[in-house]
Amino acid sequence: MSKSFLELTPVETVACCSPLMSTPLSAEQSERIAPLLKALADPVRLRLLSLVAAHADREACVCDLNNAFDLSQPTISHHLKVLHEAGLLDRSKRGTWVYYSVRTEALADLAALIGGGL
Amino acid sequence: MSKSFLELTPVETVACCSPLMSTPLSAEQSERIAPLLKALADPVRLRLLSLVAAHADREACVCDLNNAFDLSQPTISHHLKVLHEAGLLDRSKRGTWVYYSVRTEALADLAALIGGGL
DNA sequence: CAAGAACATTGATGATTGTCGATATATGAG
DNA sequence: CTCATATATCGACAATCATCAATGTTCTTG
Repeated sequence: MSKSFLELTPVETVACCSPLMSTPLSAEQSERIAPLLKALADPVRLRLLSLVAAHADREACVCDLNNAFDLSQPTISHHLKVLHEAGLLDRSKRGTWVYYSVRTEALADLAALIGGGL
Repeated sequence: MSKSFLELTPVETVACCSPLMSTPLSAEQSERIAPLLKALADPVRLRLLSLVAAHADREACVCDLNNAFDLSQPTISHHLKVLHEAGLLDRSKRGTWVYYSVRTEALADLAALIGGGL
């Protein structure tokens, strides 16, 4: 049984939408998809994502990511949280360390939404 | 002769970047690409874009777009300006009317950036 | 248990943003 | 020239956001 529309996460909404260029989005669809793009629409988060993606197994420890920026540790932690809550990064704790990994299907769906139907 | 990096528009930057998942973005690349995503990362603008894309010839008159939203005319005008300045919409004036059209290559490049390298 | 390391949470602050009403500009009609 | 219509700009305000310092939490190690 499929979930009702109101229960869909942004990522699920993206996955089920036809591409931007085929059919106009409903107001509700737009409201659900925008947060996903918003999560990506920050220079720090964009680079965080690409840094994680570039690591082996597309997963990286926070300790590595902190050093790549001239920003405080809480700030990086905040941005990672945003990416995680948007469904773009997965989180797994191993000992004292926390590893974030890229949810590739989410990115693929987003790309299909934007670029599909051209 | 190619432009120096500093002169590139966000759209040009996107067009020349390898996908997110292949090579980590530099801080400068991220700073240039983020505004493009930011332009897209609003429910109203996302739907505006899809409405324009859904019209014949992928172009629409502002007068049509205004009615699709429960927002004031200046607000729609503002959002269209943001999309235009980001390079996602083209603008052409015909008589009293203004038509916006989708810059498909910009969207294609953006999709390639996000979804490429999977 | 104590100390330190890795990461998250909280609270505050300045900057950015979405929205509106009022107003300006430009075009076409009479 | 005058009036109406289509769109843009301006100025203001409330809400959201990125950032930081301080603090909390959870491990691991001695």
